Amino acid sequence: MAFPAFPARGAHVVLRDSEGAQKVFFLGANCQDLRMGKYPAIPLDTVLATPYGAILRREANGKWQRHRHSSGEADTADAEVQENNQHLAQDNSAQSLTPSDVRDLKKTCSGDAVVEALASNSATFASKTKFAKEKYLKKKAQKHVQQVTFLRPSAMELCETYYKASRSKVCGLRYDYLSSILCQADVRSGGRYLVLDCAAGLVTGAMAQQLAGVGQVFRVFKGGFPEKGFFELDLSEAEKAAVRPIAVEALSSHEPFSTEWLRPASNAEAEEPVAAGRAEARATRARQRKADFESLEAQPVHGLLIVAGEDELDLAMEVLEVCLPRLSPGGRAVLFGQHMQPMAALQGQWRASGGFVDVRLMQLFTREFQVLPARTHPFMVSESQLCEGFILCASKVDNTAAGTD
Amino acid sequence: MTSEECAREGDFVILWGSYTQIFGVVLKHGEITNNRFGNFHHDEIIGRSYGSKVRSRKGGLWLALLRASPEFVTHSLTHRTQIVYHADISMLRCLLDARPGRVICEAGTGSGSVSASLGRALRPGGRLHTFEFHEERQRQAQADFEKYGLLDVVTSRHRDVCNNGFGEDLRGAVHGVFLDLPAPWAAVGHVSEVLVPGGKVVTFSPCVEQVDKTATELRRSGYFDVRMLETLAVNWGVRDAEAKSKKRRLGSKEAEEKEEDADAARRGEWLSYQMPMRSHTGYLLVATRCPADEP
RNA sequence: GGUGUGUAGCUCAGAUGGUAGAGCAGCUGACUCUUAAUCAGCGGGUCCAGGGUUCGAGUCCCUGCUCACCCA
Repeated sequence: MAFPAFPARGAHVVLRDSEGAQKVFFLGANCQDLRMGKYPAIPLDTVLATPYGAILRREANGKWQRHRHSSGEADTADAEVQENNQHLAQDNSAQSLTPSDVRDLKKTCSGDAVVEALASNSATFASKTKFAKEKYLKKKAQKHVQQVTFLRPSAMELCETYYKASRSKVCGLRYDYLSSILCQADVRSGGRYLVLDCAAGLVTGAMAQQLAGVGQVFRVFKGGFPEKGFFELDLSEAEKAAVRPIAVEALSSHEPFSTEWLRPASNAEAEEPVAAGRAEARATRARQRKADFESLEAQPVHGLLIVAGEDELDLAMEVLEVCLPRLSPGGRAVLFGQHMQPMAALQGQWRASGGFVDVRLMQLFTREFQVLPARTHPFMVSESQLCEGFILCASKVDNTAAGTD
Repeated sequence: MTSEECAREGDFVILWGSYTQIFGVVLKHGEITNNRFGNFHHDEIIGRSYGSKVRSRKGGLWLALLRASPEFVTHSLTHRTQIVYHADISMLRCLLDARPGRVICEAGTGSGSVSASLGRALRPGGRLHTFEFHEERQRQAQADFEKYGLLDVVTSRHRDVCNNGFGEDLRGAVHGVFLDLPAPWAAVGHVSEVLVPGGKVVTFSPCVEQVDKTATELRRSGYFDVRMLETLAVNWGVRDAEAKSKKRRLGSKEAEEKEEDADAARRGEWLSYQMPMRSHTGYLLVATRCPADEP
């Protein structure tokens, strides 16, 4: 399967800077060069010649050049530390370079050289412990070395990128939750699903990847829907084609074909050729919508996924109401939300109704660790969200007399 | 696995009774599944649609007839080893970017909890090569994969990957590797033989020391973005606030009326409580293979 | 032949995610209706026995005993 080594024209690439910030870039026809934060622009031809996984570093000559990943050899030496920092002065007097010295150095030297200069002009560096030296160099490098790492636009990288940049745009959906939702809903190739995706289109896109063009994802929407994640995953045409939008109004109406979204295009206005072309496009679109809607209504779906943020609670409830009847018995219902109470109420109602089994309300407690010899521990983040959000999932069962024989 | 609406003879299906009572059975005319919910004749299950409640012949208890999703497989399988559960499985599927078309290696197979999930995620077009160094366990796992109907995507082999690698035929042809081994660091060299540049390796270990050692080995062997993660599932139960409390003390009619008023005020309310949880499973370590033009 | 069950001195523990929770009995106290009743409180737990295994995390397995159920 496609596992390109290099980013290509028309594709996306995720860049991560030395401080860990991430940004997604589209290498479209109009794309000239990439601007990452306050770094100087990276020329497009350099980008296209850099494989995924590689590092580009801005060198003293002002050019962006490949830089090898450090082998970590320094970390592998005997981890015993005898010395300590008992006698280090803690009065801000250790560094002899002034801020303007550092600024000047940065103009003419590589980031590495700046870090080296800072270390050698530090009165305390030489007497620091081995671990403290490593940490010092790492921190200075984060600040002064200008480098970007090339990452593939996978569902995980995109989710982390969006989550770091603006959590609310993906309604607080972390990658572990995203993955868990897909697993809980048993999203698989060949399945048919209904989804409300308020998380930048990432859930829909990730579902399309799992379907690989076989099966259907009906994307329920009201008004419009975000497609960022859907596009930035670089899906194939076949993968994209499995996703069909469905207006919620068509699902909630007793006369769906009279709703705005499904109303057949009127062919009254075909005066000029331009308008005629537009009318034709409109008619095609109307036919497609009708076909999609009929395809959905032909048989119930295997899974219903609702990912909604705090502002979309009403929409989530509306979608749930119109979509649950379209979920096949034996199918999975999975909801993600940021508040516990509405989810707990649903959980209680579902359990009491007899129409569901395996009703579970779940959170994921996930944390990342620093992993270094003799220094492995959870990252200390003062404002972390170790288990933000709730997943409610269940299997629908037939509670009628026919279903219970 | 089955995608039709009705269970047919030969299907591997789930009979769901509760969170801890999940039975995976291959339906066969004339057979009976016995458990604490009663005696379930397959003749009466075959032909029923998924999502039905099937009743035992006597006693009136029911089980829900469900499709064998990987999550249910995990909860229904026979433990020959300790197994990996949903939170870690979904996480590692994400870390490995497991999806149709991808080729992934797993060692060891263990009880097949991860294999069943990965296998399903790679279909169609992909393949899971899973290796187990314990001969009897490999044989049983193979039989399970046949039972689950996964043989079109899962190749199971008896092999010690730490000593003998993943095999010549997989050289440079694998997009991701999952290691669930006591000494994952010992397999890193062989992983490098099969993993494409940019491919990911994920290990699962219960101890920090194992992770430390493996991380060091990975960094030394041309891997970057070495990350260590821990994920735990926190489950919540719910109770009707209106339901009568067992601990109530009814001293007088007055007190009773008071309690009833309190009940009325809580009508329609739900109280959440935390369910017992696994406090530790293991640490996941993930790393990415450096580009081809780096050592 | 197959399946399930087994924890307090005794007996149990939820019709679908409530097995460190109880009831009885016992003990202490209050009270009055005193061969005792009622009320309040207290003490009491490590899971049938043995074996084997999982990664350095069991929702693990086997054998025996017990009782219950299903099949013939």
